[in-house]
Amino acid sequence: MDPLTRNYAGAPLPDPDGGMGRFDVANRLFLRLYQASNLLHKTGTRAVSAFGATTQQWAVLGALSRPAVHKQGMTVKELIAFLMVSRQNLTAVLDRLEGAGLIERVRATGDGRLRHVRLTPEGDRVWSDMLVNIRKYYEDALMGFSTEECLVMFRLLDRLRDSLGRIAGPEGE
Amino acid sequence: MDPLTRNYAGAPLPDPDGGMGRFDVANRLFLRLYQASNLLHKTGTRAVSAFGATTQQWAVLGALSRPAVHKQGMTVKELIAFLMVSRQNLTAVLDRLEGAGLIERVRATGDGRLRHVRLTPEGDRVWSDMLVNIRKYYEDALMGFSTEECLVMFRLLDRLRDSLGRIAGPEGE
DNA sequence: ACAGATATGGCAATACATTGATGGATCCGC
DNA sequence: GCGGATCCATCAATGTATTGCCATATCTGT
Repeated sequence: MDPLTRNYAGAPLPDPDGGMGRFDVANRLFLRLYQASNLLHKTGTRAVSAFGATTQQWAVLGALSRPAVHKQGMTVKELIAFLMVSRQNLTAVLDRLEGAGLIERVRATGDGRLRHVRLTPEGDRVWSDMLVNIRKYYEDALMGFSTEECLVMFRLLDRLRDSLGRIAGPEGE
Repeated sequence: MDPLTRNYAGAPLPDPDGGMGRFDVANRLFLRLYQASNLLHKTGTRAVSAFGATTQQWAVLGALSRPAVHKQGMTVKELIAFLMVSRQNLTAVLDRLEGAGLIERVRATGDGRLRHVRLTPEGDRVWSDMLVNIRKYYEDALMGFSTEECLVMFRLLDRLRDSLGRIAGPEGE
């Protein structure tokens, strides 16, 4: 263990046996989350940079490519709930994707307020190509992890996301 | 399981038994990482907003507050390696912290190129106050998690960070 | 002394991400 | 129909984050 990472908070260890206290564990956990997140965006954006895309745009395209929503598309509200970003931010990302011709915003027939966001044929094509890079990226990033370990990590992050979402407020608020 | 999250990639499941393939696990894992990271910044910044701080500034102050480096401070290079952010970005964060009077940049005596970044007395005081909010934040965020589970999550994220760091390149590159 | 490496800072461009406030279009209950 | 709620967009401000390039000061090896 790197001595620089010991006793991060400067607080005395509450455990006299030398083990890490809950605060220290939390501290390191959130630091790792911060680091991993930054690296995810950095390396992920590189992986799809050949398409002029970013990890966020990749997330949007991935959400829209799912067979359950591919035909109808998703409303902006649904995308916000799925990706958990602010409306103002998502609008900007959608503008860029629309400008690149990868998605289109279609007025819903039933409810005039809703806009269904969906992939264009061009978006379908680009997403298929991107998928090759993405699969390769997942392979590289998760090399050394068993599928079972990935599943454990997913479940833990899923719960953490729920917990943080509870703090953030039930809705976009 | 939300039907919207099934078959995220639109690829046929390689496992005929109905289990998730490795790609689908990876896909959900990275989506959760993305969501959790966004929520971390949103809720974390709220937690320390009373001090006009953000999660990134909190990370810098936390790094500098560790007893092992508290007196000497850390060089910019060390901070970059510790937080894993770009130099240009860190400079901007340090500028804001310096402007707020929480840190100072001191020329190293031995090597004139190095600048030791360290907390000012004011920075010490503010960090102590922030620590109250941060402890409360960790409690809320990790409610429902045992310390053992936090440790498992930390270890997995630690490995993932290493793996992503390997992709990003050995240094800031 | 001189060349190269290192450490930092500066400038610019682009994209994400939040908050806050405003406005317009549509739907629903009464 | 009318008022309130919902959905979407816009403008603005601030902060984070990347990349790329250039400048400056300092240290090190020859």
